[in-house]
Formats: sequence, structure tokens, C-alpha cells
Amino acid sequence: MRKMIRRPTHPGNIIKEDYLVPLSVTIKDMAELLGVSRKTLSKIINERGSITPDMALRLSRAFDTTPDFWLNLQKNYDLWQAETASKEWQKVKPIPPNILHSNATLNSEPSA
Amino acid sequence: MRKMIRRPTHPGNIIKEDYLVPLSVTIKDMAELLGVSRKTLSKIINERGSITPDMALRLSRAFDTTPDFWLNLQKNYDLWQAETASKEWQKVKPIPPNILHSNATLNSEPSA
DNA sequence: TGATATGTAACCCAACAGGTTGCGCATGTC
DNA sequence: GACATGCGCAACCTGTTGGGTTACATATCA
Repeated sequence: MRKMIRRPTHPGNIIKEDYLVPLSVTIKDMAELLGVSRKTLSKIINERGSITPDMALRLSRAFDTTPDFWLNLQKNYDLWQAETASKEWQKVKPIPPNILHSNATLNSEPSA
Repeated sequence: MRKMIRRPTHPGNIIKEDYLVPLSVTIKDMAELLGVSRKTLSKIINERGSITPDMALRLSRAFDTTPDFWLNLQKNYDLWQAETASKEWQKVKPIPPNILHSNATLNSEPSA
């Protein structure tokens, strides 16, 4: 697993660049095809909305892709956001590997 | 991509069976280690809560895993739920492959 | 009996998905 | 110029959900 260096591409960007533009479809028409409101799609395209599981299913139908493709894009984006937004999670103390990968338990034998 | 037949395992199940039980850690203590409330972890363990990106980062720290591992579990679970919850997305009409994979546009030349 | 662990309900707050309506702007067309 | 269309976006509304705290009943264990 390589750590994400730069801000991952937003799914909306892919929709726009790889589908809407090449196909010359407007946001309005695409929203209709997908069965969602123009606003919902517009927000995603403009990177202010996210791909929900339901939207991923719709996109997978329209573009002959997998729902996972879209959800992975969103996942990577969200993860990057979470990593960046706060450093609180870094305060979590890792469970010592020797305990994690043995039969030992966390609260048994304080030391040895 | 193989289609998901049965209900995917909930991330909370993994946390419990693969970590809490083997390590003999209580939900209370684990919640403390993760820096979240007992309720938050309890909800996840009991499959009433989901793994957020932030929680995935915390789990990855504690258990020496990747955040993606946890988010993928959640993603698969959510996707299955969305597929099952409603069939509305199936009404989305696929864009004809010949148009999708050519230089043609959707609204150009109604036929040929 | 007393301490601990746990599920869960009640409450509160913030965020977010999605929908509708409408406004202002840009562009294209008649 | 006048009108239609596409689009970003702001309001406004609703429902859901994550997360926190407090509290309670139950269960288990020393």
C-alpha cells in the first residue's frame, strides 16, 4: 500500500472528463439518465457532493462500469480528506506487534 | 468482478472476532485505545454503526492494518445494502456500448 | 454484595444526501 | 434584441447518521 501523496481525483472529475465531455452530454441530460436531480449531479461534478452507494450503482449501469470503481474513487478521496482534516487519529497507540501477533492478551501479564 | 451473493461481513464482526476476542480486550478498553466513546465502538460491533474514514484510520493504527482494509469492508457492506434496499437504480438505462466506446455523442445523429 | 462490562434508550448537535424553486449569468439561436 | 437552454448556486425542507454524554437494567465475576 503506497501512501497517498497528493489529493486524489474526485469522482466528479472522472464523470465529467471521461464521460460527459467525450459524449457531449449535458449535466441536465445526464441527471435525467441517472434518475437524479440536476442539483445532485451538479454537486458531484463540482466536487461538492459525494458518490453514494446508490449513485455508484446508477453510474455503473449508465457507463458499464462496476459500482466499486466509483466507490473506490470516493473512498480514496474521503480517506485523504480524513487524513488531512485532523491528526487526532495519529494519537491512537498501536497495539504492540508482539502482542498483536501472538497468543498473548492485552491485559494479561503486565510485563513478563 | 464477482457479484456479491450473500450479505457481506460487517466490519464490526471482524473487529470483534479477529481482534477483541483473541486479544481479550473489552469494548470499553478498545474504545479508549481508539479514542472514541464506548457507544461509538459498541454500535459498530453490533452492526448498527459504520466505519467512517476517521475510524478506519484509528483502527489501522491500533491493529497495524491499512485504513483501506476497513473501508473496503464497509464499502462492500454498504453496496450490498444499497443493491438490496431498492431496485430503482436498475431503471437507469445503459448508454449503448457502441456510443460509449466510440467517438459518437449521445445526441448527435439520432440514428445514422 | 460490589465492581465491571455491555447494550440501549433518550437527548443534543453537526453534517450530509437529495429534492424543489428560483435567481443570475453565459451562450446560442431566431 | 428577445427567448430558450444549460449551469452554478443559494435557500429551504426532510430524513438519516455519526458522535458525544448520561443513565439504566442486565449479566458476569471476584
